[in-house]
Amino acid sequence: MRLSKRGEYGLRAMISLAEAQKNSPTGMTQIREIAQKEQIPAKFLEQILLALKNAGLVHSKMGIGGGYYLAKPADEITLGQVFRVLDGPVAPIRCVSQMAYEPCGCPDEATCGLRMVMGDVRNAIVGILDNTSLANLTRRQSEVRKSLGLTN
Amino acid sequence: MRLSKRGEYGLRAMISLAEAQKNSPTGMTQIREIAQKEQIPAKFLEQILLALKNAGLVHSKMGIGGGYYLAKPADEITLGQVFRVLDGPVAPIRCVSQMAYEPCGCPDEATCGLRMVMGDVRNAIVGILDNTSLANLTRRQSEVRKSLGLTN
DNA sequence: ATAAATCCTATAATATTAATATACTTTTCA
DNA sequence: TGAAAAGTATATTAATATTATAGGATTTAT
Repeated sequence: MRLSKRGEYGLRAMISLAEAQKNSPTGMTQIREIAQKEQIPAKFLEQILLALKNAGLVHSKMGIGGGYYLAKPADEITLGQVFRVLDGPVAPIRCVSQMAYEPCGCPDEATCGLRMVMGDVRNAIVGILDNTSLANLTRRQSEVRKSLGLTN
Repeated sequence: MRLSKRGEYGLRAMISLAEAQKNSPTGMTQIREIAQKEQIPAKFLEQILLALKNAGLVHSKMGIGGGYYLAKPADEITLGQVFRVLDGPVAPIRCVSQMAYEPCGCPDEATCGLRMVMGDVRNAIVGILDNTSLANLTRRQSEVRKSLGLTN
């Protein structure tokens, strides 16, 4: 049940872009900045952002003064969307995946206990990831910072 | 967020042993039987059951007439226990793991949004896996079979 | 004693992950 | 107009994890 580095880096980068969006109109940020701030290998992050761009979650601008920015307001991008682009289906086992269903080997899916529980697990995860937007998350971060008396 | 084959096979085998426990006092079953019934490579299953045995979840008897059986009643073994033996920590990221905590690279864990959500995900998964016993599962299977009018 | 079963370790084959490398294209601004 | 800044795109490598197979050692009932 693990989030890959690819997924982790991508989510951190998206959160970072969401924070940037609060401060400037588009929130355009360069790979290098994010890589440095989040301690991510720049070349690896490059691939990740490219994938997110091809999935339509971020836009980019080339050349001097360019960079990446969210394709939509932060409250319209969910963690589930980002996760799926980078780490694939959320379901712990294919036979309960909505996105990428495949039969498993069990004699009868309808009566398979393992499938029932894994379906519950899938629903629980999806319920969180698809109902948490980047905006929800940055707000939550701010609240905790505030409650801890931090200034930034 | 994936269940490995190892984990899948192990869980299926444990469910199978739980069913067997309903029919005979110990429910002793041979690797070969389970492998055949569940379509699992026998030699792979052997390793898996050995791991479960070393973790104290099943007992075994060597020699003719031997086999495996649950170390405890099916309602005292949770899916979470089995999962952790075979697939390791449940947490999607180490920094929210109770079993195997490790710091991630973020500047401040207390205010890290990613960590907060992944903590929620972890709790949701743990809530299911640690509160579902093998007995819960076999009962649920039976109920569905009954409601479908199946005899076995 | 022997056949049937688990025990135990090694290793092969494959797949995935993480990262790096290289070359190219587009844009901007001096 | 051309050099530098930035993203685009793909290939390659290195490390690790997964899945599975092989083969002998040990135990036990008959």
